[in-house]
Amino acid sequence: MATKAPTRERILDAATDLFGLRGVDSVSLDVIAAEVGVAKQTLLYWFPSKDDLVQAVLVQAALQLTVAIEAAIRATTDDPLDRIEAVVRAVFRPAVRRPSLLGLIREVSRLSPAVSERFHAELSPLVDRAVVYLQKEMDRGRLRRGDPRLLAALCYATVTGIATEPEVLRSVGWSPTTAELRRLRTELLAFLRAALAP
Amino acid sequence: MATKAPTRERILDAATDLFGLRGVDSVSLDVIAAEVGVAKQTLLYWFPSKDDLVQAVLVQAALQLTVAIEAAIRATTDDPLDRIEAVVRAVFRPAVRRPSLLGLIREVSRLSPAVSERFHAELSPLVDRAVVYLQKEMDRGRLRRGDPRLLAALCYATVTGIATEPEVLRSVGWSPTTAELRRLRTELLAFLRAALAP
DNA sequence: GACACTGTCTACCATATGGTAGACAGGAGG
DNA sequence: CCTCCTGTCTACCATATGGTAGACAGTGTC
Repeated sequence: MATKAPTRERILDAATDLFGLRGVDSVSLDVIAAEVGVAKQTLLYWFPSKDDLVQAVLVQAALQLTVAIEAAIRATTDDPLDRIEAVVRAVFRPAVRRPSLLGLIREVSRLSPAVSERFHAELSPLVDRAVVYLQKEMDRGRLRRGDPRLLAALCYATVTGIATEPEVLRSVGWSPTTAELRRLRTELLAFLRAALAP
Repeated sequence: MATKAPTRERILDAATDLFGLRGVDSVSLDVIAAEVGVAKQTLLYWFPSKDDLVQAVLVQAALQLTVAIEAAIRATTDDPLDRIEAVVRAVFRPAVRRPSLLGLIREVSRLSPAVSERFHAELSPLVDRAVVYLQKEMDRGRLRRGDPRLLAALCYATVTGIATEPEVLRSVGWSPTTAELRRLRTELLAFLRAALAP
């Protein structure tokens, strides 16, 4: 018998997609339960409240991103532009396959301080390392000079913005075909390279 | 119709801020009414349904942005990088004063097709002009070559992303003081210039 | 003075939502 | 066989929400 994923994980998966796509407040527990094919009380058995579920979803998403990024970093050469490209590629694929992942992060700013605090704690080591890295490469003259914190934020804003706003792309006549996706990735990488090159 | 009544505009203003900041679904008519200091029924008198209110808010926001951008364009020199800088400055100020404005646009992707269609219709002339302009300047060698549609989308993503995600900036230790704001704007402009220069 | 119109309000209502209480099936262990 | 534990379910409940019905005051018009 095809062993179904454990209930808890199926709930987390469905919740990730729904929260990321439609927003936390727009998705009811009933909808998630229906999606998973389970009663609402089963959700509340695994996650005592909606807030708990949201928090778990965020932590898992942060973890997935962290893992993907770390792997990409380890797999590339020393050159900072190549390395940044590798990270973007690593994030771009899951982000496009599952727009919910990055969309979820955008939700953080609207959640309770407790939840967003937890999320920050999860991601801050990654961010700190990135900032230190950018600073070092600027000092070595391999990146355009600037405030490394803000440069990191700008890169993030560009990638997340483009990956989570299908409406904007639709506005400029873009459609999510495979060819167009490749095109978009190419343009995104060229954009970032130009923005960061010394 | 009845555009004189301050009530209607006060409702639109409050709704813009609340929708943009917390998201359309997270803001109830009761909350908006309380913010305006009026009964919920008064809202429903001016806007027959929540959807109507949302639509009116979006149209107004699109109009405000359009006006600000057109003015900025008319006021600058011929050089494309200067012109883009002028547009960004024009958008940056209101966006930072009222994060709701751009935040609202991010909401569009989650709304009913009817509403988002209307919004696109409102903005598409502006977008089309921008794309044509970018193409022309690329042909003249004054901008880095690339797909003008995607380049426009990327610029938009960068600006909107950075203006609407205080959480991300907080992650890198940024705080919304006046000095930091100026710093951010400076970095944003340098980033875009580098990304777009030929 | 009677009438109609405008803008606001109070009083409700149907539904959806997050959450509680507790029953029930199926193992594990004694 | 009995008991405990785990995971799932059915049955509810209190509250919040979008929306309806209609009263009421103010103002201009005949």
